[in-house]
Amino acid sequence: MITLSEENYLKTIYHLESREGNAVSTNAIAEKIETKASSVTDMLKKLAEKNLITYIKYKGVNLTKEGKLTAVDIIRKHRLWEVFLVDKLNFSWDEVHDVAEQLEHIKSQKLINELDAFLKFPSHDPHGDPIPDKNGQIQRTAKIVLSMAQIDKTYTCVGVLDSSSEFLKYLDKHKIGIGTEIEVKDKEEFDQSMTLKINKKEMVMSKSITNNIYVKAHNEH
Amino acid sequence: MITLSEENYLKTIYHLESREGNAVSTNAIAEKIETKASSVTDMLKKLAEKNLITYIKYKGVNLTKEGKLTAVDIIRKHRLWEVFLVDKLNFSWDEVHDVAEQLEHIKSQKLINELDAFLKFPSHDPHGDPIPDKNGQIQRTAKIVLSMAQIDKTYTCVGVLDSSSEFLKYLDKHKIGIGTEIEVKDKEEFDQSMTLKINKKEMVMSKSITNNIYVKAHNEH
DNA sequence: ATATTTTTTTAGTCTTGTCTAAATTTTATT
DNA sequence: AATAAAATTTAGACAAGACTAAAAAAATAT
Repeated sequence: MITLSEENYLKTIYHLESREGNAVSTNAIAEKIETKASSVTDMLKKLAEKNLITYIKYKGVNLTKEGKLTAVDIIRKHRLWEVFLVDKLNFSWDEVHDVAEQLEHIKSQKLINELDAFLKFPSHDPHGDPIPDKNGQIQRTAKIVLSMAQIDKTYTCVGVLDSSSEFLKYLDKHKIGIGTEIEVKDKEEFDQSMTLKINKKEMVMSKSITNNIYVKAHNEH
Repeated sequence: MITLSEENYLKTIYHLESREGNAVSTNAIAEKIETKASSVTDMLKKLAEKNLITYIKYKGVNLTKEGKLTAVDIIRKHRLWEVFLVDKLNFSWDEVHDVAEQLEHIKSQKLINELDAFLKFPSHDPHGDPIPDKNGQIQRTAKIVLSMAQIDKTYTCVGVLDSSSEFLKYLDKHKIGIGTEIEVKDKEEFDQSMTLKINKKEMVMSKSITNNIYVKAHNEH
């Protein structure tokens, strides 16, 4: 049996590992989980004992195959619950995290697979992150700058390049944030400005703006 | 902050209190929660400290107003989740309990109120038990024997009077259990036998059978 | 009314997950 | 290469929630 704390550690290690590439440090984990390094060390010993991570003293950790599977399963649950909250219960994308953080620990295979079906097997959560499938496969979609997007495809905003307050104010004014869907309607050859459908309204953006917004393509299912 | 264990104790005390009427004994709680009496005593001290119960050594416990509200809120969550699992995720009424037991501890007012709305404010869970409203009000519907039921109303089976294995076998054969919906189509004046619609099929039951099945009327909302 | 049984509480221990303070190893600096 | 700084681990302690064994109170039986 795997405890709630253990699940949180595995999830955190997974995220750090995929960001950093190499072994994850004790301090990095401590910071994410908001705990002390000594507590992390204790937990790492436990996880290593259970063969969920490979842990070399002073050298950091990596997930084993089993640990990775467990972590991905938690992430799958988290993201499916986020879709449920936004699509069915009128949560906005910035309200879902804390609740999904609790729901992701509910143990029931049937529950999560039925939820998946009920939501029509969504490929991405409200923030644009991909949802692992039943077997832990993740459909990785590289993020691109909006200016590179193709006409008639739909994207999800996943971040910004320019984070000056002027730019953020612009985004705010047009109600664009992480998770906002952007449909590319047209692209002007002359100045590369784009006609986009955002929040059910059409608008035009110049290249200086589309160059500063990261998006992920929607994967058709 | 109220812990998961504390919530389970409150819920258990609530159920025992409403069944027994008077103060709830340490042993009764221990049996329900499947723990030792000494562990219960420890917890009772904690709950009394938090003003959730009134506890007199050797004399048993009762919930305070605050404790009752907390317990009812947990029961509300439990029953709403049960409805969700059965109505939306294809769970059968006997599969829901363990999962609902986990889901009832998720903390988010918005979550549970939105879920309530999403499910169209159900008045009863799949077992026929009433769902407390947002303010903790419970619509108590007295159970009656099926033989007393009215024509053209729908009921939910909530229990049996005769629990001999012959009788249970009869119920099993016709797929009748706790939670099964029973619609009264007709009642014969002569022998009091009833024509019922159960599991989408019509059938006739003699008074010796309808006299031994407890049902609750469905409340119109 | 007293003795016996049952129920409940107390005392002390254990596990999980956390902490602080001190010790050790690694990394960075001169 | 030696030393200072940073990162990590160890040692010892604590709170929550559980347990066992023993003591105390209440209920029951004689």
